[in-house]
Amino acid sequence: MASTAALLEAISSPRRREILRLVWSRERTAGEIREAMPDVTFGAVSQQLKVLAEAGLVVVRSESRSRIYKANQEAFGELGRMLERMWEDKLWDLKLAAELEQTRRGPRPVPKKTGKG
Amino acid sequence: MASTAALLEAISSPRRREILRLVWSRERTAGEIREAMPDVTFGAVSQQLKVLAEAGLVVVRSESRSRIYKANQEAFGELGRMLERMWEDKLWDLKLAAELEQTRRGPRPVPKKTGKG
DNA sequence: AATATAGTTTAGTTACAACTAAAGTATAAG
DNA sequence: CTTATACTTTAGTTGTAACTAAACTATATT
Repeated sequence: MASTAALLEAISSPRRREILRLVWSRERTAGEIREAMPDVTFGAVSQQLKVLAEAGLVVVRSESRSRIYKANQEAFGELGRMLERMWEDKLWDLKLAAELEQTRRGPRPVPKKTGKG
Repeated sequence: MASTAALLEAISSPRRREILRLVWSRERTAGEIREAMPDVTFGAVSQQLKVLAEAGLVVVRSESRSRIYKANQEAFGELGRMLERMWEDKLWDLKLAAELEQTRRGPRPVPKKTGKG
């Protein structure tokens, strides 16, 4: 198990918690994870995945061109159950969205043009 | 109990965890808390106490010129027990010191002159 | 009223996390 | 070998948390 402090640091970020939820009970490719958060670039997602991987909170494997991520539930100890309960909350999505908005850093992504040209 | 997310945010800071440990099982004045962390100014401590108080994680009362703080243990739910276990760790002090060094912001305090002038 | 003590608040500084854009890497397929 | 897909990494930007120094508030003491 990771040190409690390292764990607390890693899960203090709403963005990383969002990723953790996605890969908590099943594997997902980096691309699938990115699709679930269209407000950030692929690079941003990849960087947070790296943080989580280096903290030992997710495991990765390669398959063909894909990188497949999965939470390392055992690393979370009891905090895992806390997070699960948090995610069961019906208002979770709303709360997360508010947090992401509040803790956002760096420039906003340039909106992609959708046709019209 | 505070929202899990607010809780996670509050305890993600090593400095705030240090404060919480001090006021976890007994009351302490702001001055006593400050004495326990001579590497920062009184203002810095006061500001973090305010953050914790606004998150509902500590309670304050005034007595004479002192402001007396105490952790609101009930607000922590199961996380409280996690923190307690972390603090029981014999290496806790060392680990915390390393974290404080790593997450430090702002200018360093100007060392007080000790005589010699 | 003046001074001391105990703390809070405000204004300004700094380091860094979280981002973007673009370049780079790896695998697959024509 | 070239092009496409699926990422990761690097270089640069921005917002803000954590600080300092100093001004301020409140209570107690002389």
